Amino acid sequence: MQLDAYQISVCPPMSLRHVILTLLAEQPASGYDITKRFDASLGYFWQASHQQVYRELARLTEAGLVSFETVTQGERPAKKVYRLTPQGREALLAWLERPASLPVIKDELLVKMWAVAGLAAGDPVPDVVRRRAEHAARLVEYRDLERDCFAAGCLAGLPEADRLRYLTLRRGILAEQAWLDWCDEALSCLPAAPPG
Amino acid sequence: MQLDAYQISVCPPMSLRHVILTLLAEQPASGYDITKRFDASLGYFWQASHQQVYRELARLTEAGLVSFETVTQGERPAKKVYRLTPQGREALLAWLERPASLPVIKDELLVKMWAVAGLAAGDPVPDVVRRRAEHAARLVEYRDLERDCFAAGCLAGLPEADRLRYLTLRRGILAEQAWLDWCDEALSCLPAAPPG
DNA sequence: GGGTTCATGTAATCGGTTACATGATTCG
DNA sequence: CGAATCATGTAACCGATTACATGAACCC
Repeated sequence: MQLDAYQISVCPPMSLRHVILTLLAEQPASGYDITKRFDASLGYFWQASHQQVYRELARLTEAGLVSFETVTQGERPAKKVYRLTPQGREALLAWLERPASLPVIKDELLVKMWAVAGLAAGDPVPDVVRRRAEHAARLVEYRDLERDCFAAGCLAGLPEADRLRYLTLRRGILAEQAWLDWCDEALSCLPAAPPG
Repeated sequence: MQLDAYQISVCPPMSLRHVILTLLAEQPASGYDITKRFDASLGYFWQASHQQVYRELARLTEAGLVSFETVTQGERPAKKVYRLTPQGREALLAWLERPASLPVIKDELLVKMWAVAGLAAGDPVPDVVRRRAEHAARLVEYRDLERDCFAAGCLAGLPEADRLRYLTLRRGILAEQAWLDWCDEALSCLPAAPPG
């Protein structure tokens, strides 16, 4: 399984492994727990399937960055609870030292608008309407979280850790708001339906 | 080469092939030209390496969605100029009918802020400063394009195709502005450097 | 002479998705 | 009785990145 290459690449570019280490730094968890957290909080800026999670946990274990103990829980199926090893913590700290790369943007909707321009056929409006609804729904969700978890506007009083997590939520809010603004701009200058 | 599966999947999820068809709908081009356009205009919302482009062009040719003629140009190396076939145009139109999927977000910077929160070590500020500079540079670039290519504020007078392309640029501007706003918010509430 | 541009690709590897597989428990 | 939740994985495939490879022309 080419452990050497894996260990070396605990540094370089890609980062599902670092995301998992990050989740384990917060608290020990099973593969199932981690997958669920990808569907919830962290899922707003990183996604991974359970298959990816289990595979990565196996590699991290082999590399000595995490360890697990099997916990039997009476009725429920047994689970493996993973936690950071000291080397895992070191690897995570080393990753923090390196500059974060810019997120890759791949947006089908914008490509489609280009395609409609090139073909002089097709109607982008339904897609924009759909996207507007999706972003509006997310914005509501984030604003609810903001209201329920953080007393708005009193950042200064929070511990560092909470301030950092709050900022990730703020990013979600600003991003969704920017999408809504764009959708409205687009809808206001696209006719209801061109010939096609 | 499992052409059947490929042909069927001209419909389903992923879309490098549709992006390339989109570029060819605008005008015929070589693999090299297409790669360059990924580095320029279209690159703001879709990226692909030259290796990906050449491989996809080979598959699209085999599937009959594009065709090429080899053009020798005296001094320079010969090139293959690709163009849409009627089936290619059909495939692109069919793709336009299907709803666009939401872009996947994977942002290392936000993961890092979560990691700093969990470890109580490390400093996110340098990364935020770096990101702010990158987004500011892009915003300048986009605003220059806006000034040079579109008379600001007179969307109504443009042909449909230009209005659509202008909207993709507007999206870039709104997105970069939102990032700048967030970076400023983050910097204003993070201390210069926590202990770590 | 050395770097950039034009122009094309192959090979190896890694990241991510889809489909398949199992098995118990709890809720409606 | 059927669906959802808890909990773990394997296998096949597709998408994307990195490294390697070639070769001519043009510019400094």
